[in-house]
Amino acid sequence: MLDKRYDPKKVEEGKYSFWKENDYFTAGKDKSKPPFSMVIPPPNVTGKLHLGHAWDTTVQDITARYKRLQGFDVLWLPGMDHAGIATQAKVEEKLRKEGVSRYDLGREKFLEKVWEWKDEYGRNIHEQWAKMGLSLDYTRERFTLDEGLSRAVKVVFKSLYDKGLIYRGERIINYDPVLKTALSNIEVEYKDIKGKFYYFRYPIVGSDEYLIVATTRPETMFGDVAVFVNPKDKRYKHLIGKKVINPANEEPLPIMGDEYVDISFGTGAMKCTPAHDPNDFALSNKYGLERIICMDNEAKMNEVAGPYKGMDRYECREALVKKIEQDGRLEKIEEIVHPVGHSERSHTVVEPYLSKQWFVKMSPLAKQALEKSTVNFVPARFKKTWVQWMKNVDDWCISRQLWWGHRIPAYYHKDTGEILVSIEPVNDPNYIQDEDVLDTWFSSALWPFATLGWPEVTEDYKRYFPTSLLSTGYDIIFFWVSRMIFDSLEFTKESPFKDCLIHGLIRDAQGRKMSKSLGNGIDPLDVIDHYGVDALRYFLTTGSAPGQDNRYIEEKVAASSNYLNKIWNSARYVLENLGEDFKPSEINFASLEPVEKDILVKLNKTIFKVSQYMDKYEYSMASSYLYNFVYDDFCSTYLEMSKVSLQSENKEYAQVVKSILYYILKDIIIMIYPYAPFIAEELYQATPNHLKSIMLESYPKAHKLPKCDLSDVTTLYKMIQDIRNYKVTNKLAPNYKVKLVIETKKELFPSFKDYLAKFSFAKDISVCESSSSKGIKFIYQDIVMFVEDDISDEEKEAKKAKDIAYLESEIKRSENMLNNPNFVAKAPKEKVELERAKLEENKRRLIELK
RNA sequence: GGAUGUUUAGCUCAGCUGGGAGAGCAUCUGUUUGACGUACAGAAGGUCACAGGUUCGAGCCCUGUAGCAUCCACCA
Repeated sequence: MLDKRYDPKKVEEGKYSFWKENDYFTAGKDKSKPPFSMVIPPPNVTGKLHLGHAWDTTVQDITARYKRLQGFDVLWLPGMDHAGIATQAKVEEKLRKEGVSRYDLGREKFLEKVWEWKDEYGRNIHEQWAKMGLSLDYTRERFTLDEGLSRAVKVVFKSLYDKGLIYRGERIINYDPVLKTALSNIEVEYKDIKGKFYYFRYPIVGSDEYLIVATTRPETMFGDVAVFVNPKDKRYKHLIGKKVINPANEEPLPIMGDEYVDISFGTGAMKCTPAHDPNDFALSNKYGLERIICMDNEAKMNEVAGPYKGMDRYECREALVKKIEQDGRLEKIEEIVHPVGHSERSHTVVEPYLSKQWFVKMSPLAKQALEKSTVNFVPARFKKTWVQWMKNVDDWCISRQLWWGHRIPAYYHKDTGEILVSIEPVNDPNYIQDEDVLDTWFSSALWPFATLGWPEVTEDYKRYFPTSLLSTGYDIIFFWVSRMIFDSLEFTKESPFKDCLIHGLIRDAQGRKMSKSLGNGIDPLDVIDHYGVDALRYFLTTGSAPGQDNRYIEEKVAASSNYLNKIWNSARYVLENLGEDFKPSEINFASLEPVEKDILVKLNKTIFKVSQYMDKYEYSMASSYLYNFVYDDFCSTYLEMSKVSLQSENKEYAQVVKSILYYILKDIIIMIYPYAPFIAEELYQATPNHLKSIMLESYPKAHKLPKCDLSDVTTLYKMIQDIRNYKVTNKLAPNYKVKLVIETKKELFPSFKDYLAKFSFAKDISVCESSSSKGIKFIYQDIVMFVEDDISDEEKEAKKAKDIAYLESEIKRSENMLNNPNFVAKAPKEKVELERAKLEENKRRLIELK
């Protein structure tokens, strides 16, 4: 027998290993089933999983578990990402605390340390997956640095290189001086920062005048090669061709004209620093200007900065401004707020920096992706986000000055510098391999096909690729989704997944992003500890609309837990009543009493709706239909009704009711199972006639049921509610014994009176065609009920007046609609008929009431 | 500057193809029924941001306005 209380800890214990040991997560065991495949977005091996992961993976697990019960051969492939920058940074930080740098260790030793880290954190992630109950096929687990993926990366690199889609070039890149590596454009976050706008006087050569030039980054002045003005600018037009003196180093700079300069911004005169600014770099290309780098790879000033050599960029800025001020060339300093690029990883200010890097040429790949992608985004609007980005994408900087990652398979000839790109290691001592590794996303972009064996055409690849669904948050559409799409189209000629389900981000109760600096992060394990994983899963995947963000609100997790407790207890009631040797019998729908028919019709409708939304991945909508059925139709209504029939004299019918309870309970358990697999398995195994695991069950199907008139059941429920309501508003005790007189010409179904008696606490119920009762009158379809009690006449009058007012307003509403010829002519016939029927009914009621 | 979302009960949010506004929590009454007090029975609470339009009919569709949020691009 089940415990009186639902105890998540007890319920969850041992279930995951039970499933795993029985191999229920392993795909491909029955190839007669249609395949359904997903790959997990591989989490970084850097650390713990947060609520965002919990959300994302629960969505996938719900899908996997639902599809299995629907008869699919489900593959959900797990794996992790080496996360180059993030992991290396963490390991370096750890070493720094021990007083060691990666250079002390050397490349090989350092990588050993990182692998140790990977093993440790990989174990953590496995534990968390198990806690979350994810039905992952561990026999197919992959890692972005494993042999197969490494080979795939090299094959892709070489192929793109051979096609001219990968090139090495000198460009302005975003440089992270803390992590000492280049970044791609999307790894830079722009934040509005308070800064200073320095206005300096540049003496004009051969004149006593100044040209005032403003900058936010004075330290880059050592890399200046010109000052630009707009040729249309009347103030400065005459100066083009002359020279000014750079106040930083007294070097003469030509004044040049270009329409790029915004006349209205700053002073209209702009310094040009090609090696430290992408726009200036473009100008230098146009005019063949020199590119002077004035910083080293830690953003310290180099020899170009003369006396400032060795200073940090900000130190230099301060010193230089002071010097220029002393020289009398500081015009003014303006406080401004301007966007400044920060490294997504180290959060330091990114330095635009000229250097030689590897790039993926994006336009041909983007064009192909836009033309050929068949990915169906859910919700559809995210396709626009993707298209927009894809249309404007820059070339992708893929080289990183790190050690942890896929080393670039390019080799340079010692003497000639000739580049050799090779999948196999080059043993010729004349060639030296590139020191850099590839951007992490370069390998994750291959995830859906490389994990299935590509470039080999394996059995798995044939069976499971393209994958059926990819689920992820909208924040990584650019980083990952778009790159999987263009790489997949380039290398497999197919889109990597049929559907791409995009969900929002999890936020704190105030709607803020969860972050370390705010300290508002919630550890999923803490939540699980309090409420159980099923409640967490239910909370995460319900109550929010597709693609919207979701706030973490503890009360909602508690509410989810209460709901599961409700299911638990309804199961307890049903199971207690079934008894020891219960065997479900076939249900003959036609022979059932109306109350039983009614609940089966409602169940059927619920199954239909729930499946319909499950199929669309709308787990929130699906759950709300189930919730309403469980609470209102099943627990609050039918369970209560069943108490009458189970205790009645009619033992034969009581058996039928038991079977019905059994079937409904089973369907509820199976429908809640994808959301809350632990409690579902526990309850399932407590039901009679069960299989070894709920994972072997099939999902309930909606049936075609014969049409039947259940209006008397509806009336019965309304009567009960009206009587209860009436007692409360008249301050009668809930168990106050009323006397009921029912007028009807219909024959009520046999147990009608029994049900009514039980729930109204009536001491007497009489049924007749007409009566002279003075009780309070309630009018239903074809039935009138009088409630007799000791209430004063005034109160009765008040109730009557209220009812009349309501009916009159309803009649007026209907009449307005029906008197509108347009409504009658244009609205659907059923709608008009319905309205007409309501009007007639209400008119009749009004007459009876008066 | 461009794009996307959002504005519904005190709070957090649902609301499917347009057909009498819903949930959870909070509030107020009252508890009795051999599943459940993590509960039950009830109640109260809404000009669906605003202004137009389409329609017989708009929370939902269209146009505009305002607030909030996010993303992209950016000015030295």
